[in-house]
Amino acid sequence: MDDVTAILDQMNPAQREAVSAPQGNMLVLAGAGSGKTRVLVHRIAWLMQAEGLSPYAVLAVTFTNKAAREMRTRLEALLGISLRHVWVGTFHSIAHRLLRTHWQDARLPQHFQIIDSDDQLRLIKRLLKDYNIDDERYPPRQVQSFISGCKEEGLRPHQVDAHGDAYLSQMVELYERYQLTCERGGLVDFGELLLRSLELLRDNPALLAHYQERFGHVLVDEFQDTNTLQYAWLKLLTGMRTPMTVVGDDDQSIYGWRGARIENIRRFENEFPDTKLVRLEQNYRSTSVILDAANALIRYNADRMGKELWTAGDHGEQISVYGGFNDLDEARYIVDTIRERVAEGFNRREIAILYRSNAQSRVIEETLIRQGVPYRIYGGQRFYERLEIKNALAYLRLLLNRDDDASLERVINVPARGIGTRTVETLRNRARQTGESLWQSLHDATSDGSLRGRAVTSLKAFADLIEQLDNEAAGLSLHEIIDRVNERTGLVEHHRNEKGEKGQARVENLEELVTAAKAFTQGEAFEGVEAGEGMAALEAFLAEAALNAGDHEADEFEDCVQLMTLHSAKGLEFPVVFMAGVEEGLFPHKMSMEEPGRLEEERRLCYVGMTRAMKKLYLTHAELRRLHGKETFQRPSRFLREIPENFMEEVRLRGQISRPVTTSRPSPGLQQNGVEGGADLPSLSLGQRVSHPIFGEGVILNAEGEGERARVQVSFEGEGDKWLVLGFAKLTPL
DNA sequence: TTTCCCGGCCTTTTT
DNA sequence: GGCCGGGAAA
Repeated sequence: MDDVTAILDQMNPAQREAVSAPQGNMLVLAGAGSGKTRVLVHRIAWLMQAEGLSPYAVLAVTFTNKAAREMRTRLEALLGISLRHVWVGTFHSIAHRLLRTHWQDARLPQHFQIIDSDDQLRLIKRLLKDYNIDDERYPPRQVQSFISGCKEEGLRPHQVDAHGDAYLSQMVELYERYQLTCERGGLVDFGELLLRSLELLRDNPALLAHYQERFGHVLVDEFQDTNTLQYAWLKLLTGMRTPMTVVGDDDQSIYGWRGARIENIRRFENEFPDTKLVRLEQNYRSTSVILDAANALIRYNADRMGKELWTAGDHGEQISVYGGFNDLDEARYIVDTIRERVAEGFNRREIAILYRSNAQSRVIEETLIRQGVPYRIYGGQRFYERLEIKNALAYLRLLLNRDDDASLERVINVPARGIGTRTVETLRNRARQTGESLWQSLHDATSDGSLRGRAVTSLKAFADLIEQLDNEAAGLSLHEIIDRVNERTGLVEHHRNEKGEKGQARVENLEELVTAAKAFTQGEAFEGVEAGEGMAALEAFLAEAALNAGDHEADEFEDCVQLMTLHSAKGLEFPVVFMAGVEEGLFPHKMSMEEPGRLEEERRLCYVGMTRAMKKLYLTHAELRRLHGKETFQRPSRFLREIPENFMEEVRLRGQISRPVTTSRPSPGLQQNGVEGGADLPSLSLGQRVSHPIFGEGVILNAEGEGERARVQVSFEGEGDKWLVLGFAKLTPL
């Protein structure tokens, strides 16, 4: 039993209390950087070693695959044994597992497919067309979020009360039709995975009893991010008798807009019997300046569970605040400072630039490129979400299931093979009348003469292609199937003929898909699936692609500055953090400023951003910003006022750049065209690239004055910033 | 049927 | 500034 105490080694009293608490419900309020994952992992180890809990009896639930993977890896490292059979996974992967195992009880076809939100949206768009519904009044995205919202609340169409409201009734009807389409195609969306698995347990008492019996302890990470459905699912699965350890932080709840219920954390404490509350407040990440500033900011939120981060470490540097006169200047300050810090010895990968919205990254990227600073953008488009990949996957799905209308429609004319919208429309109408799938109506329509000419030939060729591929697939391994699909469908050829480098990249992605498939069958890519040969592996591979779409951390090891949104920064840490665009309307975002609840979420987002920083935090804003192609005057964010001044220092403009007249008065000339140079002078605008005979190429940062005497400030590569008089300097716009 | 151009739109994102 | 969708032209 001596290794039992080893589990508690090097832990602070609160951590130790959480890890070694006797079995029972426990809520761990874990502040940022308080060693949350460590506590969770050690808790599981403790339960197994000190309480004698069988590895089979553990269920650990996370939100992302990454978190699940990390938990498993760390647990294996701690215990020194393989834990492949332990149930550690995301809500969705666990729900998926239940549905695959009990597909009959769940009233699903054996080979049901998972669709992502993109597929879902396409399906909805088609539905609206099919039923001739005005997509101005019912925008597809709104319909989608209505349907997802219902599922997240655990509601089926008949359970939604429209109060006789025409708009809502229509929505409910769309939900119902959408659901029918999914059922017919054997399609399950993300919300459906959870809702269906909840219903599976709810409607099969024996099954429920089995799992309630099986799991001896359930652990949940990021509990503040659970939605109503996930909460209900946990409640059902544990019967509120199986003890739970849930870990969360109400101050880091930033996903309310996608259904997360911050109040679940309070509800848990009240509803689940004898819940023990443990607070982890000691922070191992940041300096006390950063923590005190973050604590002060978050105090402006009402109704918190209450928590104050502290550190035994250093006071640290003040938070630097820089107000640029425009977004270019802000970017330049950030990049200049990064270069200084790198020269001092920081690695680039230790530095992160965080922003509220993706659009902000462009200007920063351009500046980084100009100054030759390598960077990497986090997030962005995922591999399995790329157009060419989704097309290939759609063909693969058709191999498994011809009745998958969404996939069929996606690729029936990709690459173009003469099956236009009119032809597809005919098929759709027919399918709607007969209640059959598109695949079936394709066959009917080509044989009974209701379509003629070229359409029939093309449709037959398409059907033959699919059948042939299916036949050939029988003897092939997974990656061979995919390779053949890429070639035989003409997808590779199609992209090879595309002009520009885009096509080349797409061809490479298709090849990468083959490589990924090879890796998938070779390694045990994920638990519970015996990756067999060919078609059997294909099904597993497709599920993996849908559930684990985000796995693309390729050049992680290159030394790059890290760029990402504040949302994607959650859970990460960096020695040096820049938060850019700390301005009213941008952060807090104007869409979230009206409602107090949403404003508080913005504040939590700011809190999350600040607490990413270990040693040094920079907050920057700009007075004038180009947003959606328009110049806007911006005011510093209220969050800057909410952080006590004594933690911050204002950065002085270096080099005494005089503040240009043009930024302090709204000049229509500047806003539309920049500097009007007069008849024979070039017309220039802020941010424009220009070339100078001596200084070379640069970018216009600033401008003042008019006509011949107008001056512009240009940032030249290698030469620094210079003020030039337009009448003399020979500037050529690029 | 396909391609190209124009106008309107614009927060955050995982599964 | 860039993306998407719709409509018109080829």
